Amino acid sequence: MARTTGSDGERTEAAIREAALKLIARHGYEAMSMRQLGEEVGVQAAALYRYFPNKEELLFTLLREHMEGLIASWDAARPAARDPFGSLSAFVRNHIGFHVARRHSTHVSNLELRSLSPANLTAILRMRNSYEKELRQILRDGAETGAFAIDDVGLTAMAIIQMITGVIVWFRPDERLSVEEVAETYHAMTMRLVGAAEISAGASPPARRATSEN
Amino acid sequence: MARTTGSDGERTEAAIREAALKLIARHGYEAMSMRQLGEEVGVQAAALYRYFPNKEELLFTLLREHMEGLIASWDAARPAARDPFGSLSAFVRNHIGFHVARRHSTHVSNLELRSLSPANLTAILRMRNSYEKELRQILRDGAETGAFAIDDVGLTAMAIIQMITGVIVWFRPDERLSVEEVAETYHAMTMRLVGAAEISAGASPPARRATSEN
DNA sequence: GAATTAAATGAACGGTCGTTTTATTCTCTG
DNA sequence: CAGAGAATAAAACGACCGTTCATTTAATTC
Repeated sequence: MARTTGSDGERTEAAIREAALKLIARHGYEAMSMRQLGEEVGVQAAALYRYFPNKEELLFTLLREHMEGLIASWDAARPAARDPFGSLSAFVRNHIGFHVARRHSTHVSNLELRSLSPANLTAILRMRNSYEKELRQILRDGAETGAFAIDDVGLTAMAIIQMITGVIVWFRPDERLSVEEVAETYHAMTMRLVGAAEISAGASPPARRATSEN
Repeated sequence: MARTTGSDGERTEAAIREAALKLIARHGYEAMSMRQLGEEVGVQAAALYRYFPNKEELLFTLLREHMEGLIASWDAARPAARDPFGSLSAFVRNHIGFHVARRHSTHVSNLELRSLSPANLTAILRMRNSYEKELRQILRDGAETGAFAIDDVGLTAMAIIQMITGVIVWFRPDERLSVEEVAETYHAMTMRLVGAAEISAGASPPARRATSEN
């Protein structure tokens, strides 16, 4: 046999990306073989090389598109006004929403950077840094205007990123909480973490469930 | 040749563990070959099988000992008094100190669980859960006594764990900040995150430092 | 409907993998 | 100082790896 009936390059390429994300997220990049990937797609391993020159370039494409999507998502969600509270609020919600919606590529992005060649790694880290810079700028604005009380902008940014990215480690969409509820709780935690002034216009107040005063 | 002069089983076994942690942390479990590990130790690959029955059992041993060490470390650091503030404080500092001191095994523990067989994975997750349960209990105590203001104990515990474990992703001991300074800042962030009452005995105040550059 | 292009096959390549087997050398015990 | 057993080397095992190649078939074009 050779070309199969109904075969379509675009559809196959999309299927390869999706299957690769799933397999790499589950078993890891090194543990996924090209034969295994081919089987998941429903194609011989050799056919994969019509779409990607080699295995690492496939990984790089997946990582690059994840980062491009993340940056584009933030560009769309970023508020027009330069308000630290509103900006941080939007950042946290967008970050959690994006990553929960793309669990597979998020896992790959978090775990498989070490499998990239130095050149490709640099390219990804550059994108990641430009994204994280957005958060640092928000925090710096908030610290300067007095909206936030922050010890160290760099450390706080890393802490927030780790915290809100960590959602995907345990979150399952079909369980106790919806994405919105989780995002809401994480939003409240973030605001307390940065020492945000309690009352701020346009932001939903943290829903205190346990005992509290203030 | 065969047995080399000065060879010693115990020393070789320790060298294998250390080398394996280093190589797995850097390249990943799947990417590390037994020949590569042997070379790092200064031994033929076949000699490794005197100490570990196979590759996965080696990984499992490393993970198990990491978790045992973490739990033992917390047992030693846990305050006698049932004080939420003091307990949380000790938990954060111990967690960061332990993980920074063992970067390699921490990386392995965070990234390589997926390479374990189901039975071994269950054993590790059981240990991890019992450790995290300690934090949840502290948070629950604090919420009940009014020391903390917490929306959701489970979510807050995960957020804190992710945040303080994330230190090892970026922390380098020879740079700007010492472990103690980092732990201090993370401690302050954690306390704000859980809505700890502002004034509490025995807690050092957060050291305000100028905001860092991008 | 023939020619061309796109898509995929199946076999094969040289290597490397984890692991086993066998043989040898060294250290330790009595 | 002889013997036992621990520690290692060296070679080999079959399986699988990423990748290439010539070929075949399906879809498209003229």
